[in-house]
Amino acid sequence: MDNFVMGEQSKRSCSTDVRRSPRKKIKVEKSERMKEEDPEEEEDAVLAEFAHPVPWRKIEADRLDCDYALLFSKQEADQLFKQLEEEVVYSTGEAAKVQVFGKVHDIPRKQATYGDEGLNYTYSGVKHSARSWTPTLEQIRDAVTRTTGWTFNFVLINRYKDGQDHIGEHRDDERELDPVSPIASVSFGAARDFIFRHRDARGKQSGRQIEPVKLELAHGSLLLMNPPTNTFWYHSLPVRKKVLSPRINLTFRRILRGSKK
DNA sequence: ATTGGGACAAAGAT
DNA sequence: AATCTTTGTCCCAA
Repeated sequence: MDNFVMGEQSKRSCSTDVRRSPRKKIKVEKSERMKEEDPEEEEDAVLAEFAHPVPWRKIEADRLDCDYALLFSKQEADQLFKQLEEEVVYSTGEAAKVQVFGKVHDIPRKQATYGDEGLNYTYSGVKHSARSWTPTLEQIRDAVTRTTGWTFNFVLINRYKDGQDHIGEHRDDERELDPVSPIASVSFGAARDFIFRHRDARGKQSGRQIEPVKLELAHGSLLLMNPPTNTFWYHSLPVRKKVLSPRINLTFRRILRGSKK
């Protein structure tokens, strides 16, 4: 368990300060933001749902700012997981492979992209066109918006069939991501370890020593990664051989329209 | 810069 | 206690 952020906190990860976060703050940021940028959203309806508070856990380190909560009950999460397993259409062919140093690999997971009409998202050199939202995805997206106040126009779905499936260290630093918006990561199925590492703490004894921040992402959980976390911290989902069942992760994002480069 | 995998070391399990 | 398994770190491949 070590310095994992869950249940009782270990004192060894002194860089990981965990405590309750006041949700008022999020609410305020939200209402201001929506007035200027999302005029068509019914903000009243959104704010009304704030009457349903969720106990947040604040996860902080140097330039890392996340909020973690259980968004769905076991029963809700079970149902949503099942629906996702039935509905989500994953990429195949080119989009399911990655080329590194001239070699082509199958990515060790399955991926899908959904979002508003006409949205594209390019990462790892591959352009993905968003499929239209499904009712289940809209339901989850709206639940995230109700509890966070943030709206999203895109979701990247990763399915890890078991503990062998994983994703290497990376940042979500694509240029078309709205820099002021958090990324909301919702998890269903098998709980998996999730590890942040500061960009200056990678490689051999480079720079200062900064402890990694490790958490476990539970069934039905939501992890909000707030700016500037993604600028300074890489994250990964490492192999866990003991995990025998699948996990589906949805990362809701805000993609900038049109204006690029 | 970027990703996955191999060699090896360290830690964990039985 | 010893050995096997799993996890962590470093390094390499166009």
